Parts: sequence; C-alpha cells; structure tokens
Amino acid sequence: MLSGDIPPSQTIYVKNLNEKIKKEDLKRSLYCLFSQYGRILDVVALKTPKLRGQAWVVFSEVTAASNAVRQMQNFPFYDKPMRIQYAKEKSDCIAKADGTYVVREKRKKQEEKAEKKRRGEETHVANGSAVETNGGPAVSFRPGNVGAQESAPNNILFVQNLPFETTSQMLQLLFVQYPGFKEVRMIESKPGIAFVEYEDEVQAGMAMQHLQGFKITAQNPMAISYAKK
DNA sequence: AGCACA
Repeated sequence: MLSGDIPPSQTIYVKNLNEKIKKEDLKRSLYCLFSQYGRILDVVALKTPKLRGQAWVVFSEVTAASNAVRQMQNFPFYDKPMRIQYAKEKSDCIAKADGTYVVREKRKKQEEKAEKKRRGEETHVANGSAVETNGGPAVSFRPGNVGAQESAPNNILFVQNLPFETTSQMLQLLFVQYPGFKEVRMIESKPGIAFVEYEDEVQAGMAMQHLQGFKITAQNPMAISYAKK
C-alpha cells in the first residue's frame, strides 16, 4: 500500500490558505483563480476549527483539476503558498450529478461498506435532476456586448460588470497571471469597474482574450475593453 | 496540520 498519494479527481483540496480571509471572499477568490482551468461546479470552504485554512474546488473535468494541481502548486495566495492535492472523497455536487449521492446522516465511515453488500433495492429519489451549477460556462465570450464604444488597443484595460464586492487584490490574482501586468486600479466611488494596466497593448490584449467574460460570480461575466485614453 | 459539502 502506498500512502499520501491520492488518485486524480475532479475536486482539488487546497490547504495552507490564509485563515484571516473571510469565507465568502476566500470562495470568490478561489473561484476567480481556478476558473482559468475549467468550469467550476462548486467551491466549499468552512471556517470551523478543524476546517479553516482549507477549501475544495470542484471542476467539471478531471483534466482541469490536474492542471490546477500542477500549475497552481505553491501559488502565493493572500501571502501564503497554496498546497494543492486531489480531494479524498467525491464531492456532493458530483455525487448528486451521477446519482451516487447519499444523504448526510448515513455518512460515517464503514457504514458504506455494509451498505454496499446490501440488497439491490435502493430507493433513491430522482428529483433533483442534474447538476444545477453556475449555469453556463465559467468563461463565455460575448463579442459585441455591453454598450460602449470600442477604444483602440492600448496598454490599459477597462473592466466592467464586476460584483460590487470585488477588490483590487482579487483582480490582481487574475490579471497578474498574464505577462506584462503592472497594476489594478479601482475607484471607490465607482463600484463594478476597474482599470488594469499592462506594459503594452499586446500584453493587455492577451489578458483580455483570456479573461473576457470571466465570471467572478455567475451573474457577473466581466466585460473587458481597452480603456479610453 | 487539518479531507467537507450549514
């Protein structure tokens, strides 16, 4: 038997998270950060004594989770390097989707084993049809959407349709991943928008392409354009 | 360090 090695799964287990971050902020930031690897079905974080500093991010594809595990390993997140593994157990939202979900009370440990060999008479309800997730792709392209004039390509991006709770730190986590990143600027009196500066317009364009339509929350696909100069 | 689904 080998120990410490967990088989690939759609869910990643992230630890060494900064425990000072509020749960909702943490979940949003994780969602932001990991959405680049694929569709995220759920983010679970609890702040109980035993579970704080940890989170689970559920992807729709194992390959997305694998990329996340490799590429974001030790990524400095709120000043602490993330430690990422595959989750040991299947996430509820997956189990619900594939029909193997069992209600919480039955979940001890070995009761599962006993249950396996039971008679094949399972009265599982088929009500909640399928995964009701964030509705639609985490990144959706909407060419020619929000009513704004197109500005000529330049090194500053104008980001709209952000949730009001968005912080510049959250945006930085996203935008810093593309080369040439310089800074995020937000204006306190104007929630929902931000400016993101790159060294040049090519780099700004790359970031825009990758993050166009990115959803910090399901209702907030980012609308990115070049800033007016 | 710590593997849950409030």
